[in-house]
Amino acid sequence: MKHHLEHLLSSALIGLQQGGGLAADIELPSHIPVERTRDRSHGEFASNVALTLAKTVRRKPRELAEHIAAALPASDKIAKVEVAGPGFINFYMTPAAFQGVITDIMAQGPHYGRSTVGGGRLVQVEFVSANPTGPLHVGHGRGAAYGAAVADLLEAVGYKAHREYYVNDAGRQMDILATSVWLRYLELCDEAFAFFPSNGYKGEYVRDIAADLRGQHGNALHHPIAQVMQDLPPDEPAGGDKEAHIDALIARAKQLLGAAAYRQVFDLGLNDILEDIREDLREFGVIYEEWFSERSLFESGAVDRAVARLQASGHLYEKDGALWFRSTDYGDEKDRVIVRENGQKTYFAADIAYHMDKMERGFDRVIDVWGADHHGYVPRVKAALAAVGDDPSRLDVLLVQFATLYRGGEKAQMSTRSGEFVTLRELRHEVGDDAARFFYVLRKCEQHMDFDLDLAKSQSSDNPVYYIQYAHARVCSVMRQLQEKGLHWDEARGRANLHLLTETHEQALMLGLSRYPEIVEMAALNHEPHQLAHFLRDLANDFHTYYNAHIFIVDDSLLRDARLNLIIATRHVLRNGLTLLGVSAPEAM
RNA sequence: GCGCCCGUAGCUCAGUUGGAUAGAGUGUUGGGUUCCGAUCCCAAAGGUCAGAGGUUCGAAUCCUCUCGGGCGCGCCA
Repeated sequence: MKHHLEHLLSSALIGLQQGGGLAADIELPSHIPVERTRDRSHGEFASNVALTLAKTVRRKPRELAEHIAAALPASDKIAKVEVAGPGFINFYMTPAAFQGVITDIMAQGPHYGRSTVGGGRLVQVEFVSANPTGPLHVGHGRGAAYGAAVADLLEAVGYKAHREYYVNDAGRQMDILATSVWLRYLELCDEAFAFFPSNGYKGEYVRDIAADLRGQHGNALHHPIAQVMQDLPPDEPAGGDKEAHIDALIARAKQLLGAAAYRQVFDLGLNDILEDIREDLREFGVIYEEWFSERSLFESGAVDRAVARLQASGHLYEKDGALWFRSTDYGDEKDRVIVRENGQKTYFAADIAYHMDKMERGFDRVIDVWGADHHGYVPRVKAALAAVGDDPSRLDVLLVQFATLYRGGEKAQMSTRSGEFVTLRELRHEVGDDAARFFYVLRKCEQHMDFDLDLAKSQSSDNPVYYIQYAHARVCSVMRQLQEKGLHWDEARGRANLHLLTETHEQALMLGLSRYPEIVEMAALNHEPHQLAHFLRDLANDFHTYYNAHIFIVDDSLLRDARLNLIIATRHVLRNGLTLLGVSAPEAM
């Protein structure tokens, strides 16, 4: 309907130009803006072309608007055109124009709202990508729900989405995990140590992995604790440096176990945790096309090639024994180390290789969903792409702020330092997957959000998820009651009598339904699933108020069938929208 | 100290990319309703869009500064 009006306006302008009513030499805007009105007293749609064009053609906006309105081709969808305010052109649509929406929805069903504006272009969406050093926590949950919704939305508007999880299976943090696992394993072998490394991973899950390790290897990996700790630099509680202590401990583990056995410990920890994360996300309805290994970038030589490309571009230099990338050439705050003094490549080096690989894989667009705490990292990644001649504007980095959990009006978040953070799994079990998915995307991503656990759990209309799902279930319930009364719904007869839907509530509901494709497109292109979430709540509200104002199962079979068409169409849209957000649409609650 | 994000009704948040009288939910107050399924409907009150300048026909939206909050500023990942 919106596109219809844009088309009419466009031909009106061309007509004016050809008829001499408008200077022929001015350039018409390529896209004529038509907007939904905020207020029904302004009609259903409005355009401000006259205002935006007034300056270039040096005419009064209102006068220009009158001319354009007069030049509009006739349309059976328009009841009235009005020039109002400073020069808006307001469109009042005929009831028939909105009734047609119902027919469209019934014909398209699950496809209603989908479009092809993406043109089949390839978009990669990388999200979560948490280090496999422990279970996902509630912060990762928001990235998961958000990234999944963005990818699904993009697919709905015709992109081909490639969902990817970057697995940081190389690097120091993983060594710390492997060493932590081994130490817990030694405990299971009846070794006792004075205190666990302050920089080690202390979560309970590390003991589980250690038990797994012992189950597979028995005592084969056992070494006396005295030997492990011999001559190590002291840990922080003992007055030393915790970083130096843990690094020495890692080196000792590698030395005592040997490369092969160490790798076994390392991989067991990695695989156990990764399997847990996979399972967690799958239960959350988040699935990936690809799990991309950081380690594979080293093994395939991709990191070396990335360094070589930067080298060839002339943006690397040596200082203090390390190899630096002059990222300041591309707007970064400071230059960054690529290869450390000890010869090890930094995480950044691997990430450059990873992003070069993304570009080489031929994605039209690349989206990274990161926690907001990584925002300082954006300029250096873009700098690296620019340095080797890739186009950094192909990469969008979407930053997701953390969520603060509230329970009983109090913050429910525990410190991450102690390892006693709230896991995503705990959250899912507490409030349910549907509520978690929905609440996470209810706010725009760069907004800090308060996650009210009590509200998410409540089975009342105060809870937006419940409210929306209930609207869906309520339609199903009406259909069940129809059957109980021995009646049946004749869709064709309903379609033929849509003109009977003249009530204010019915008009409002149809207006809402007609907005859905626009909402999906906007939410997708702007990466804003919250737009869809809010729309669904409004639509559910329109439906519930309709339900409360009118009986659907009336004696007049023509009106009854028309109304049933309307509510079934509503059910389609509710289901389609909820599905895009990863929320179920139950038939009964 | 520097950089990024944020600041909208008592609370939680929208605001269609610069448009018309700034909205929704919740909470408060008053009235009505209890009928397919957990109620729902109507009304009122509630705002210096953090503050101050600027850009223009027009600013919550764009620019500058100030205040307040979050995050970041490793040869960690």
